[in-house]
Amino acid sequence: MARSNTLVSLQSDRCSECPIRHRAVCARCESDELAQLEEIKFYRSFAAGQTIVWSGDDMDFVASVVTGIATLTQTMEDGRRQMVGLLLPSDFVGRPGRASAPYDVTATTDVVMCCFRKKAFEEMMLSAPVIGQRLLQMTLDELDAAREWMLLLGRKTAREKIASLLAIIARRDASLKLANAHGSLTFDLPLTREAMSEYLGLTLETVSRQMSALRRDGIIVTETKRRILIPDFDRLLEETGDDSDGGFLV
Amino acid sequence: MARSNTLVSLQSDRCSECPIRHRAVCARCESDELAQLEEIKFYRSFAAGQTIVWSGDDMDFVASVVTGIATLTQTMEDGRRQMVGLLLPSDFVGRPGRASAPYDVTATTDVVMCCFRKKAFEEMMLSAPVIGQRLLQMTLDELDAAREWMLLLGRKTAREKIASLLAIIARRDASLKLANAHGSLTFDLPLTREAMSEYLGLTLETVSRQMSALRRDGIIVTETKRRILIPDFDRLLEETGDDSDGGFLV
DNA sequence: AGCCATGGTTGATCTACATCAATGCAGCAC
DNA sequence: GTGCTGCATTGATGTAGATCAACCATGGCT
Repeated sequence: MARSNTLVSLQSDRCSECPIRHRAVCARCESDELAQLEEIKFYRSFAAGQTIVWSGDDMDFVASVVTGIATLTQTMEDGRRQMVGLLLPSDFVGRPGRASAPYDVTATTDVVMCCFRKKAFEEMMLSAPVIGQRLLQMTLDELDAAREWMLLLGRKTAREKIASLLAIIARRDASLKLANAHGSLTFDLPLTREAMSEYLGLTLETVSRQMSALRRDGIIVTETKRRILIPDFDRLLEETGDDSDGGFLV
Repeated sequence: MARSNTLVSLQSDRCSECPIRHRAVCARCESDELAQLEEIKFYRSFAAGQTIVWSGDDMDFVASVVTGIATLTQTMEDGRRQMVGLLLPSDFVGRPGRASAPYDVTATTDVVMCCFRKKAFEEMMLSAPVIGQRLLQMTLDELDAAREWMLLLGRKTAREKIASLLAIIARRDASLKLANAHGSLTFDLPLTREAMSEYLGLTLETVSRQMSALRRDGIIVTETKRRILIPDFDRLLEETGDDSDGGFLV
């Protein structure tokens, strides 16, 4: 969730030494106050394609993604769908103080989540204010990401949208692997063309066409349909429409 | 910021008895712990059109809108602009723990804000956890609003976008006046066509055309260009594309 | 009053993306 | 091997909204 211009600073607020990965909910990473969280956590697994929570359902837990990819999606009555959240490992989902989720939470790949019963988590927040403080920071980061996403949806061209999404995923992926984002890098695209289109507010055909166009122009190389090589990350960034210093991280 | 299905519940988490209007930062409204906030607050006024903070500048205060309308806007290098926040009276702006704003904050009308030096506010958050808790709720509400906005930007038609924006403003306006939102109501549109287009990810021409179309279809009546009468709020809601139970509040 | 500035409307035309439709291609069951 | 089934690509055509451009309305100023 961290907004940052370098991979290093992104990395710095994640914990890679434990399954939960995020310091806000990881007892091994931070103060003793968080040790109590360790005692009430539990893990849940979901198969690819499985819906974790339906829009409107009660969500009686909060959770952190350990492995895999999940999405938050809103659906209109006539079936139009817009993704509004992309959860990668270490991302948090759930809202203390709110009963039901206003959108579907779906596992895009096989997913393992580290969960806490909401009630227990809320009590913990009261007794250990550091958890709430950390959660506020994470929520503010997510709000920044959502606003960057709004710029993408409202004003970017299809090509810019695709380039932006690839840059986001490449960056997140690279940060987990501590790779160097300047220069070439390779990653697995964890989304189908359809999921990409729901992220970007496009149709899947347009996504496919623009992917082909970026391939023709040498911005990306598709080792397989899902495995992408970026020969020159800076060239990709030029296609995003963002000013050079940044872009966002979901 | 509150997400709710009725005007009453929206109203319930605002305070209309004091200039700050929002209980999170209003000493007269809630626990004694907040009384200390009263001592460090100060007011600032901005003229219509004035930029309150430039993107990238240091923002050394947090604030609550008392009267008037302000906007958060992101700008791309080539000048494309997308509004990412609309601040109506009682809305909060600023981020404890973050130095600079990533977007322009602009006064759309004359604005009065109730401000707190960021440093002092942060110290207060540490000593009075209730402030942080309240802020977390507000931020989560804003995140919900941002996600609803993403659906609008990514998937709604121009007509649906306009209807949605009018419904949002009408609802917010009605909630301040305790009016009945079912039936007819009148309000002042606090945005120019251009500002509306920046909110909706459209051009101002398209905004103008769709406003005319809604007028032709009897969904709205324009008493003047800026004063709107909604003869039947439910009919307007049908045009938004949202399912009947809601819509969002910025 | 006349003039100008600002914001708003409307028309003609263009184009990026959506839509409809066919084809490709990998993995898997049999 | 054959024939699925689920993604992905590519082509032909349609259209919502952008763009370019003219004109209108209101209000403030001299």
